[in-house]
Amino acid sequence: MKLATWNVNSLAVRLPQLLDWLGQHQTDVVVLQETKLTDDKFPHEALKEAGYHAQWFGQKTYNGVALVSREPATDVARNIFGFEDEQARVIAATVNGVRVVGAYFPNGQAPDSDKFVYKMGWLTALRRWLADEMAQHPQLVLMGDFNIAPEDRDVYDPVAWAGQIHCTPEERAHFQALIAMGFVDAFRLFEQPPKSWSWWDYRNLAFRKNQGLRIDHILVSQALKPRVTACVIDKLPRKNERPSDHAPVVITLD
DNA sequence: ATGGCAGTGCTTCACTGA
Repeated sequence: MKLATWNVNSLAVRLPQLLDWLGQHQTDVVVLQETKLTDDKFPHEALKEAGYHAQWFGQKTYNGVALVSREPATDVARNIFGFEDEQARVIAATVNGVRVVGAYFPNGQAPDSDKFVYKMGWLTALRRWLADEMAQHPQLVLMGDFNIAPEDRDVYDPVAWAGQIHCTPEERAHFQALIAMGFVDAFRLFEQPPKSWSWWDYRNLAFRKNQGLRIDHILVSQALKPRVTACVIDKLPRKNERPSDHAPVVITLD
């Protein structure tokens, strides 16, 4: 079983690339972030023609998430239970017996901003909710755009980024708190090329110079960990014409 | 220190992203 997460930065623009990518791989589940579509505009027909079911949760202009799967998804949940949120950031469902949580974590903008305060509150609420989800569904995978670079080795220039958004001690503490509750960073279960990133700035020829961050992650529960056989970042879509600034991260389960 | 690139939606520039 293959699952993936991809921040597409507008599904309206990236739909052809998504369909191409789904056609090239045997991906069973893909969670999308930054669809930037209201629910009435979600391209479920095109995905259906490609052989995929979809669940979606969007809004105008910003955010928006979706869960695309070969097999039907059940017990669909939107956003964090018990956390009032105007922003569409989370979609969860059960597929083939695996509880899948797809999330677009808040960016945070700057450590001294209101958006950072929102990010901290969102992260606390997420963890509280995930503890319940994990108790109910031991086979749980949390994947998405975390907007957190967990360690200095996940940053192309850790000195320049020290204390900056995605790299603050507060954000990294939240990531470690997820690890402390039993989640495992699937990417680090395997030997990986140094300077592995999932996002590269559109500016400054960052992709060509491989200047990026690893901020898109796949975390698996303890019960799921023995089933993980691979986890990779697929850089190829970042080489497309008009690419997303993020690359997909893919996990393979037995 | 700044902006650089991209997407959206109307304010055809401002906002957000990371």
